[in-house]
Amino acid sequence: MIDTNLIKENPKSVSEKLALRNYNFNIELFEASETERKKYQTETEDLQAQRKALSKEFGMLKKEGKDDPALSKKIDSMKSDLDKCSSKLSNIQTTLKELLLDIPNLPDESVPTGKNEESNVKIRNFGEPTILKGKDHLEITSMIDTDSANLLAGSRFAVLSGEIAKLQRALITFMLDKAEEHGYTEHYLPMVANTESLTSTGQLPKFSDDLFQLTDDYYLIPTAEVPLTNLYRDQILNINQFPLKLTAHTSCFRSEAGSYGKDTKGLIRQHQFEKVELVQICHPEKSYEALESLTSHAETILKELNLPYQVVELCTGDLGFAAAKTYDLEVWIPSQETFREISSCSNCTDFQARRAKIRFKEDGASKLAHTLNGSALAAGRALIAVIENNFDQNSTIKIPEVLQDYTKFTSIKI
RNA sequence: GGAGAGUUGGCUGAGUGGUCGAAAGCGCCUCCCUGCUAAGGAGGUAUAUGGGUUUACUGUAUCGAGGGUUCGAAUCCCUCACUCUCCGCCA
Repeated sequence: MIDTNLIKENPKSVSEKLALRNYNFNIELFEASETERKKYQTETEDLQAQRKALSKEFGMLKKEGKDDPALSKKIDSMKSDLDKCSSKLSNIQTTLKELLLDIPNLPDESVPTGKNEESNVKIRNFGEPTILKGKDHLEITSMIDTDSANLLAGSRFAVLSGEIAKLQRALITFMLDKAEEHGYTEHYLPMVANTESLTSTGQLPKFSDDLFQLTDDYYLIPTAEVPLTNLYRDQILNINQFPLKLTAHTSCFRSEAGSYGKDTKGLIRQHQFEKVELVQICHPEKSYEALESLTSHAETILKELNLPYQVVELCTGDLGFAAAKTYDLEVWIPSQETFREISSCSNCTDFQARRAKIRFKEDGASKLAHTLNGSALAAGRALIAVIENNFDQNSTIKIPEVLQDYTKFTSIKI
């Protein structure tokens, strides 16, 4: 949620910023609702104050064994006024809340403007793609089996076996160890989240179609960002704890509604995939610094795996709902001869913190913290990248050195 | 799955219809005293949101959540969630 004071103080600038990310903000509707809200809230509170006073009076008289019919009458009419007023108030509050929950975060000043991903800006790159027109991971190994997964569950799932399954496990463990080196505390988390958690991080109510829902209040998590950030929901944190640095490996579940026909082959786009996530919760003045460091933490992993990648800054039109600024890491996929997203590192500023009520105390006042998150990395895509970039186009996948301690083998013979 | 007990401020915990945003203790902050330390004394210390000369001050809401009874609910009733104990089952 964005700060309503910003809207009140400078609605024009807010709506312009939102327009940059293709969000059409209805100022008139907001302002009308807000005026209504204020009117009914003041009125309701006045009536509540009246009720308090009259009830007290009534009680005093009763104690003395007296009755005052005029007073009773007054109370009756006050009550019906109050009922009307407060139900109007709660209606308008609901409308306002819906309005506010629908608005994405404001892009940071530094974010390049643009309508869509074509305006994203390449910041830097690492390594040189050595393999062009390489075989794709399904052609390389039968230890990635989508047919069996289709039998078990359906499309967009995979069964990994043997050395490939081990390689993925090695990748995950390696990533977690790297995160720990960078000061992140490892967590094991529920992979189910409730409505409140998902609302706090911004997946709900707007993007319910992207989630797998189990029952009314249970959803499979689309990313560990949800449980990690929600660990501190409704809390006032000690400023000395900052920055909080958290990591976890979880399975992630996405319905991929609306991506029919996109990336249907292979592991690129799955309903279920493994990911190591980094989350930071920090002081508002430190969050952009933190974004740079978090991004570099994710990059370290690609570097050590010796995978060619590029860092891209998303333009305003391509930003995720909760993000004020985002860097995507894109890894070279030889079979597609293109860079594909393997990590997305975002500063969500106070957007999630406001929804989740993650606060800290400074100078006696309670303030909202800033939250950041980034993948380090998506293991399924990392697996593809390792396989395809290290395949000799004949019979052998070489295991990157840093993984060999984890895999206990140095190559995979096909 | 069965039976029972709970859920109150940063923590412990009192409060069974009004004077309760809530005793007391702990913790924390400020000050005083004591030449260090320990001990002692005085005061302060929830959150959200509104009004205001944006300072002082002040309205309202919040005692797990939602509904109900009542002039009035932390307190009574109903529903739900969660926690704990015992039994059963189980990786």
